[in-house]
Amino acid sequence: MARKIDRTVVTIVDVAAKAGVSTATASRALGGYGRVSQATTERVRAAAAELGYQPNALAQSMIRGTTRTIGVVVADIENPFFARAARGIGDVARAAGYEVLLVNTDENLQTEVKATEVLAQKRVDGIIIAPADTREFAHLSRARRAGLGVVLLDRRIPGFDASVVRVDNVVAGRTAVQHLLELGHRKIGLLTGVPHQHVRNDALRASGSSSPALDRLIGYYEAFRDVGVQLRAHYVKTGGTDRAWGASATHQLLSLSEPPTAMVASDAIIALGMIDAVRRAPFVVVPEHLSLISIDEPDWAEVVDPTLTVVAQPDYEMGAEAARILLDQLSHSGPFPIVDRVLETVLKVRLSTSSVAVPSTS
Amino acid sequence: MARKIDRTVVTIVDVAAKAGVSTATASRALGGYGRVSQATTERVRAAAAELGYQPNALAQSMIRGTTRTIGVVVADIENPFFARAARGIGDVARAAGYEVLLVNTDENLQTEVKATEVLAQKRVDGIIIAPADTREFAHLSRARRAGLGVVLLDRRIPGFDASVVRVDNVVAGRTAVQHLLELGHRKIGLLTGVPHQHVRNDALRASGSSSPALDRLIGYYEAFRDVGVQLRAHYVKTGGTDRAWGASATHQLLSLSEPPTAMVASDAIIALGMIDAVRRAPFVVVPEHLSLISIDEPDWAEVVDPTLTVVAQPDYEMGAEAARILLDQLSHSGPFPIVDRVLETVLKVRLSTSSVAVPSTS
DNA sequence: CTGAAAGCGCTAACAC
DNA sequence: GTGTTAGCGCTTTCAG
Repeated sequence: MARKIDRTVVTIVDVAAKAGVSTATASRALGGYGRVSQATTERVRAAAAELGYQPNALAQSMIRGTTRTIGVVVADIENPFFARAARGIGDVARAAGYEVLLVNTDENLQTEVKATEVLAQKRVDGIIIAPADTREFAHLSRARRAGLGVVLLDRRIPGFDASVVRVDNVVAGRTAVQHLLELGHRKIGLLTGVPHQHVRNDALRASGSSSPALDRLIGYYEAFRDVGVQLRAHYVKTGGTDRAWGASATHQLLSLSEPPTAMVASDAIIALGMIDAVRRAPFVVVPEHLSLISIDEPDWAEVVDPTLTVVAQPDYEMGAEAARILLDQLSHSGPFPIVDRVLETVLKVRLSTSSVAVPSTS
Repeated sequence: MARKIDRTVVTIVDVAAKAGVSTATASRALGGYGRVSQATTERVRAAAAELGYQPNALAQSMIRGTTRTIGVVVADIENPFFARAARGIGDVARAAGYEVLLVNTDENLQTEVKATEVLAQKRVDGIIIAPADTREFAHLSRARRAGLGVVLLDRRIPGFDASVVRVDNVVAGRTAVQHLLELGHRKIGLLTGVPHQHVRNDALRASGSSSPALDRLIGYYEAFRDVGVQLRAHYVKTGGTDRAWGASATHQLLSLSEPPTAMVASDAIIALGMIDAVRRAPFVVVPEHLSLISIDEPDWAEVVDPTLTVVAQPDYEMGAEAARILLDQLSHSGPFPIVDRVLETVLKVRLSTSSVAVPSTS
């Protein structure tokens, strides 16, 4: 009964031999297609089970021309937005019998290009990507030319026609600032996680470029314009994307001779840095002295003190929807309509925002 | 100059034809091995570039017998621990030229078994897995028999010899409780995210089973035993793993006629629920009335009020180390020594824990 | 230095 | 019903 363990991989040839049939019949029996007698089918299945046969998906894919795998390219899996979106993608994909190949790019274009290439070489059926730089998309065009489905997550790319799932970040930004303006704030600090190279001081929209952070920034401007108030440039901080940057930018704003009475963080990571800095600032009480609001809702929004007002986006659903669109596209072989799915953001007012204090004449 | 876009995938045959050589030569030129003349090499490379040739990694893998891909199986990518560990794995893997196939299992054994099978079929070279149930490992044995490298993350499996990267969770649990005991606490509520089926009321250790949550629970008991104090069973809550459960368990403890003066959450997710519930409880002030401590350090530990005392584990490094061990193992073809890498946890005392208050005789 | 040919594991015509 | 055979795209002996 004790048999030597053979570390050799068992192939369909072994199964066929053991069942006393040809590989073709074995394949049919295992795959449940074509006509195979009941008896043979059982014999083959038994042999496969006994040998612990695992079909080689690579070989199958070569023939079928599909890997039933989708590639997901995100900037940072530690960012709750991407983690939740990835989860949404994974759930939908797995339910449809697809696997997910996930790559982290650290917001680095080089890595992203490389990752896209590798995914194409691994012959994933399609990719869902939150592109790092919306002006560089040759790699995506190449991927699509190679026959891959491409769905954009969170960020559009002007000039690249692909389906996209996103929120209206202009609206998100405007919503955040409007809320503060309605509370009477005028000195509003804006922390925007847009990398330096993206920033154009004027004619933001005209630049043709676009990114969530940039769009949010545009939204901020619009909200000010709507009420006829001039946004003061020195209250706008751009150029970084991580927690430390959020903290230092916040610190700088608080050190101004006339510090802002409210601040907006353009994403949850920056919000973390912002709160870090505020906590460390002596005498600054939220929301009495300073109102805080974040775009995107981290899971800790309700455990900080005071609870954090946010403009929430449907992270999980965005991923899930992107996956649905991609899978849909893959199931129809021909050309497929491009969709621009814009999901809704929602302002959740909590305790970190309140009316601007009556200036005390201390 | 305008040429019709052919959506046909370009193969090495096309490249060879265009360069006027055989596929063998083309392959050598592209692969940079064997002897090929300078001129030919350049001609082939040019042809490849012009055609936008992307080698089919599936075909390559079939021959080479390696996919340069590792599979990662985690319970929940939204859990910061796994997100950071996955990031560590990804960084190390990518640096070594490997890709990462990530699967989420929702702590569900069925999904995990299925995922392992799929990864094996896709012929990943190895897998890193945080197993959901440490008593079920037939699927892992099968994977290994199929020639895959297997490295366990965070959880050992008694009876399954594989390398593992973990922390000593008994120590982690003991550290947390010791800290509270030293502060004078005796009524300590323990929230432990161990699924019901794992819980054995007595002889925890003797059960042979093991999981981070269970080990932490053992650590709690040991800390009590060390100081000769009896742990009161009704202060121990087990059975759930999510935020809502953490909140309701906390609520129950706080509703006792003699509520605990301190509480330990066995992971960051449960800690979130715990803080939720504490915030909602009227008259409970942290740390004056109630000290809080969490095992594992979420990124929001320093933005909650008061800042959260934790027993931190090196999440990212655990993933990175697991990847290193696996890659090491893969590079040596033969049998490889099993390693049990235990990384250190560290107590970070913040403001959520303090000495037990002198009981007021109100 | 280059080409012809075999074959990785599997499936899908096409026969019988 | 079942077997034979070709071939997916690539690499790699083996000849020349």
